[in-house]
Amino acid sequence: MSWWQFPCRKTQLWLDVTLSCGQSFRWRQDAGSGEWRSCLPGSLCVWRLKQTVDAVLYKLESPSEKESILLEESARQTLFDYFNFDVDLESLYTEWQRADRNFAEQSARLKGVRMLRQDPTETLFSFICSSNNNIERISGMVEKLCVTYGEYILEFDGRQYYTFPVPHVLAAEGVEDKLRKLGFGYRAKYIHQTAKVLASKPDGWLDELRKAPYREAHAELLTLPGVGAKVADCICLMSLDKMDAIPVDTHMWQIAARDYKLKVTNKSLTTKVYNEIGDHFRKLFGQYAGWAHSVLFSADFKKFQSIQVERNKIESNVHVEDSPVHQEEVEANLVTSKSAAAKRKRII
DNA sequence: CGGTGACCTTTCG
DNA sequence: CGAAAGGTCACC
Repeated sequence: MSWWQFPCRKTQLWLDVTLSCGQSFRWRQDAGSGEWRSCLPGSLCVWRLKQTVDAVLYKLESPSEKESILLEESARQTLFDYFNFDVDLESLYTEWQRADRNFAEQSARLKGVRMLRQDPTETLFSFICSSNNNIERISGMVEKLCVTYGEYILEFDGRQYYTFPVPHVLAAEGVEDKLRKLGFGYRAKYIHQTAKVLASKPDGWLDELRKAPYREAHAELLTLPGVGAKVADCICLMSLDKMDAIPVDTHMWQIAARDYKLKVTNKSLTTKVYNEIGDHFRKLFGQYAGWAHSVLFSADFKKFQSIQVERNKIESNVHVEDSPVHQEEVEANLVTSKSAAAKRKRII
């Protein structure tokens, strides 16, 4: 079977960035082909994605011939939902660039950062794992959750794929101890306890929060063990359609201070400052402020420095090492910033 | 409310 | 060997 495809510019969706910027922790890129592979909720198969200059190509792998009857149109709809393709990202970028000079600078080198519309349960447990943690380890933990408690789907290209576990399974006796042994640390308890809370709620309780107003959904999420303001905002933004939810983590905290000169506390991120930072970006970017936040967050990320440089080289045909003129200016701006920011400024 | 320290584990400087 | 990694919670 050949690949299906739909037309898509990288300014609407840049797969490499969107699937690896810390929204979802389950996509893996094949080193050889460059294609992305994962499972999506609701379909017991492996999704394969890759991108050309003007299209996204997709293909499904199913356990048996019989079950591979997920038709092209159905698959297409699943992808359109997952990638929020009803939202015109190019228009939003234009809007945000006009509203904010800093965004204009950052986004010029990092287009196509699109918010995914993920499964709420998967997003909830994934981001409980995210506290005080790094993306690589989070990805490993999410993988362990699936392998240990998910449903086996199939093996493809030497890798075994599993569904994300349902809360009922994670609520079972002994899960906390097991997860601790698997290296989840203190998050083991949060996962187990939150699973028990979910299991006690009416079916579909979490998914229903998609219909609730942002503040209400956020408040409900805060009742779950291991879910604070930041994790709740991640769940709101990435799975509950709250496009103006702004997760304020250490990165956004630094960005707010460094690039937006917000008066933030030095030591700890208090509730007051947390809300002020979010409100600042909401006022600046409007209805889809959470999406804009994701661009700034990704642009600040070290792992995307090289990808940006490559892109810059190709598009402007200019070398990046030749700007000693700006060096002093860069140093002067470095009062609070780190080397990552210095590198970033150097290629402007 | 604001501030503080503990919490698991791994990696990085 | 301490700090940081997409924080949260309990307690003062």
